[in-house]
Amino acid sequence: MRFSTMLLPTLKETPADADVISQKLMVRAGMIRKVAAGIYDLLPLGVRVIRNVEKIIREEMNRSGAQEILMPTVLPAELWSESGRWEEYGAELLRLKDRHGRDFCLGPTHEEAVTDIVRRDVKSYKGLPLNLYQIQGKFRDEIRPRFGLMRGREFIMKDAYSFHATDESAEEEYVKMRDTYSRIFERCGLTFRAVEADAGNIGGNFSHEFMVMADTGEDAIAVCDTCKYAANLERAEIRPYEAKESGEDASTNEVDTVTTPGVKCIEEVSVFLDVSKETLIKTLIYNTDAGPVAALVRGDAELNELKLKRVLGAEFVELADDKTVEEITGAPVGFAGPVGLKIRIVADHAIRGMVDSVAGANEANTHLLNVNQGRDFEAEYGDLRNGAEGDGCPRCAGTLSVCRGIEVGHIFKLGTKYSVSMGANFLDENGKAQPMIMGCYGIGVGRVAAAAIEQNHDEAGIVWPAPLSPFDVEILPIKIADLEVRKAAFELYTELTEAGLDCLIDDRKERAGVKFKDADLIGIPLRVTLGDRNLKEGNVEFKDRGTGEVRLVAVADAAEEVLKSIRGAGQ
RNA sequence: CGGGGCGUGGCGCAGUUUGGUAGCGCACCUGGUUUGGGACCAGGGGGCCGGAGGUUCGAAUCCUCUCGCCCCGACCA
Repeated sequence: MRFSTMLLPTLKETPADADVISQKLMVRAGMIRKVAAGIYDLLPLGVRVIRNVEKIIREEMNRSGAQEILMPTVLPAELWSESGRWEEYGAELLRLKDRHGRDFCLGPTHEEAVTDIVRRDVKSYKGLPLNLYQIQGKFRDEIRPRFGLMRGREFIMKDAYSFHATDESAEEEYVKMRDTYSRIFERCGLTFRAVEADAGNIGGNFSHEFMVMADTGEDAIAVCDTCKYAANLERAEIRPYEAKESGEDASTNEVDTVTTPGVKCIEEVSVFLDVSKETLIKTLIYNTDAGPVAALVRGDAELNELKLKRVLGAEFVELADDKTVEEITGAPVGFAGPVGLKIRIVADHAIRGMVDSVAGANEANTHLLNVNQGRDFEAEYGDLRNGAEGDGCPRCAGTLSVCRGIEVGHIFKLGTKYSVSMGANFLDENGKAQPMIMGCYGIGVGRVAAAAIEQNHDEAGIVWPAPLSPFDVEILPIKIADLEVRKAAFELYTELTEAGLDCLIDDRKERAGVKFKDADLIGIPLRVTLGDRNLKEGNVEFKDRGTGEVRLVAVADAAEEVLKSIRGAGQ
């Protein structure tokens, strides 16, 4: 491809509305252009990268026996009503009507659509297992699209769905997909980690998220330093606090009240009473579908609402408003404490180990000292708090550390939710009708590209992992007007192209500096520079975009050297 | 949806407080000088100032209403 004829509009300046590196660089490198919030054009360079990701996904999915299909983006409401999601899905589902007033939606995911395919054409256990996938545009009317391709409303996703006669078969497929995903992300040249995710109502160890490690990632991940445990922080289990022997550390101090005028939050209390946050009990009043609840965590910890839900077995929890807090505790917000509360109290494991702690007195401007669980209040215990650096691993004696990641893939066992509601049954060996057991496996294609940039860039621009790079090599003739230079450059270009490489040749009539800057920005791993000086000596210059390493190669050997370095890179 | 901010040539911004009919840098076009890390000079094209309504002799600027976009919180690949 010739740079001069390609739609490759690079920008010197960063667009004002971009807020993550990958988005800035994609816009600057002329890969994408924003059309509306969360909606992007993919320009030629961007498409090349996306196609590379798709190619790897296809190859690995096919290798694992999955079959590619393509379902519609516009789906009829009836399908969604069958599964109940027409009502459940909410505003994220973009609904529309056709000219006859019939209801449709833009598919945000395709469980209903595939289930419909399979229930019509698969009637016997002999047709199972089956894994169908597609790579297709999806639309989710996100509340707040941001970060370019990382969280768009329209995005390209590879979604696969598997159907099974037995649990064992579904679980086998799950494991197979986990391996397939690992191969895919490895081939993309990404540093990633499969982490445990919430398995929801299915239960068991059958939901993993694939996280690309990057400081700018939206998700926090807890990783054990000794075993293989890794989980999304918001769902990470924490090793429960070791229960104290009864009598050990028992307090002999009586509960005491102290006046704390206007001192409300943990920070203020800690300063006012000159005690560490670890000796404070944080009491949060929640409204839940099972009535009001007091949730206790240590002063230095954060309550995790997902965990609270799980411990309570609740569907819905919401921090109570000021009025409710006052009604329940009899004091303004900021002075709640567990002593004397008449509502259900749940506490984080850490509370159990606290002695002579400080808590609100349920009375304005007052706190209690020397509060002890068991003696002064009773609570149910569970894992309630957000994990943090240094917490104990739930699986071994190791310690958890926290890092950030970008979720690029998610796999989980679906069970029979859709097969039951939509009647996707098969006949087993005994001629008995059974609902199929399903699994579901997604990869955000654009997100993979964005994650690759987040992970591989420098001050000057993108540094593509070779497998994703829009071109294999960039040929950069410095003085295109110089006949010798031009001739040598195009000869190399032709030779490499004929050898099957994707080459970009910067044949623009620009000065060297401009071309160099653009080359760095675009990030093709190998650059071959041809200048009149080196050429006089019979040389061209190879530059590695990642390491910055430069070496001279004889013109005559250039093509062969390029092929060697690219094919030798293990691609 | 709640809170904060912004809409002015393709991109980045100034001008708005104190109304007088639009400017800078980059990009683009022409010519010339340059030519190994975003050159310089000269000339040029391009904007009904997000939209609608209002106030006024006169509105980018003041008022009202709208639409869009961005940032901070609850969802997801």
